[in-house]
Amino acid sequence: MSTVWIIDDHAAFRKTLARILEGAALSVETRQFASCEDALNVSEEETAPTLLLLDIQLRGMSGLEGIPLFKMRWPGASIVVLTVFEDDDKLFNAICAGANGYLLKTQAANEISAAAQTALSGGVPMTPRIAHRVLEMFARLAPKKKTDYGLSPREIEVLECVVEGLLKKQIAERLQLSAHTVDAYLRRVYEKLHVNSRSSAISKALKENLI
Amino acid sequence: MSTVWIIDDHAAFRKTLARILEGAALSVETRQFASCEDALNVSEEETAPTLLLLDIQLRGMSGLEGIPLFKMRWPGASIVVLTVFEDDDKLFNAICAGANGYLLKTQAANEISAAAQTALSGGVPMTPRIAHRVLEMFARLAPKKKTDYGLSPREIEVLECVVEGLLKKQIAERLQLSAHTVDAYLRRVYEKLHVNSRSSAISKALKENLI
DNA sequence: GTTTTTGTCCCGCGTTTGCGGGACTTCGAC
DNA sequence: GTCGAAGTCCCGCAAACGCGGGACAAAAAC
Repeated sequence: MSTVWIIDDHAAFRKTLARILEGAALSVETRQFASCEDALNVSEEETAPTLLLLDIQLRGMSGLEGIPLFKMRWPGASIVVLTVFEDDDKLFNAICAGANGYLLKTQAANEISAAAQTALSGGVPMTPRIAHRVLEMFARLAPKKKTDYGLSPREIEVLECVVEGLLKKQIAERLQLSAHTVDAYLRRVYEKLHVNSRSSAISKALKENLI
Repeated sequence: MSTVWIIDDHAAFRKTLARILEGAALSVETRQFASCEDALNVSEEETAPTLLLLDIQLRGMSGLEGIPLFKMRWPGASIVVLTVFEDDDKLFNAICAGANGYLLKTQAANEISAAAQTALSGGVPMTPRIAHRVLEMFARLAPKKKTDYGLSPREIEVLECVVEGLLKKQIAERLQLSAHTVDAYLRRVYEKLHVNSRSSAISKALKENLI
């Protein structure tokens, strides 16, 4: 027996969805809420939800803000986000917050119902477009293709120290060198990175994660 | 008409999969290769693949290494990775390299065939488990819960300039301020970030992406 | 209606930096 | 067997920096 909670401020939408869900599956019980606050206010004795269908455009607490709270209160529940807007930022935040699926409200109610079934059986409902977006974001997020500036090992060591915010003296101490030597390395690092200040070097090093 | 290339060093597996694919769909043509090198060696005149089913455990160039090359040569092709191992690292790298799907060879051949259809119709075939993994990784990778150091908007502007590697004078010029003012802001930024040098401030700003 | 925060500006001191030089070894490459 | 790159060390100077002070107005918070 699964308990599906529908959290959406549009009453008609909730009702339609609930009817279809209960009609489609044998053992699904639905509950409807107009806001995150309402859903979070149920008493401790109530049966925990198996799946939350959560709109993100809500009065009061947004669905996005609600996700962590739901996760905390019912760790076992799947959370599928419903939205009319297909924008990258919301998608991104929803996933980071721990959503298990992301659907568009523009889909037909029976498609949404089918997606809910998917979620209940352990799947991750997403439209193909959205799945593509996620993969793209992922690929964009993690491309650690570091440009090679031909830094020598020692130069990299010095650069690491610089990134930590150490002074020349401190670097010299840590690497057991004279401050003059550190200075010499630093100059060559700057030359190789095509910068002329510590600040720019640090930015470059961190942005292109050379360290 | 879709052209599906199967790149796998296990001949029997290729054959089975090809038979099932051609049997299942009306307009699918398959080609088989035992290695990335073979597939990349086809002449320019040949019809481009629509979908690549790519094993990652291969002799010579691994599937993972091959992905960017295939992407470059046939940008329109979807690439679905096939593997026996379900390890996070491979999955991660495959997606970062631009794979459009990730399947396990332990699945039945007709399941793989169905997944191929999904890919051909623009979907992103993944087993539920793997989809879950991806979402988890995503959530873990991007926790941009930025600590709030209570920087004022102006202080952030100055910090941004610093991160770009500008000198006090240059910052003053860009923000239409006096160098003294910039100095004052910087000091407060240092104080709020609990650092005492430009370098440390930049590191902190970039690592905790406050900018 | 006073206090706090934010934004703006100024002085001066001592330290650190960036960079112009130069010099000596070691080690692998041509 | 010389040549160059990498690693080590040194001098000195001008510029930039961090920081100690302090000042004043406007806006937001109390």
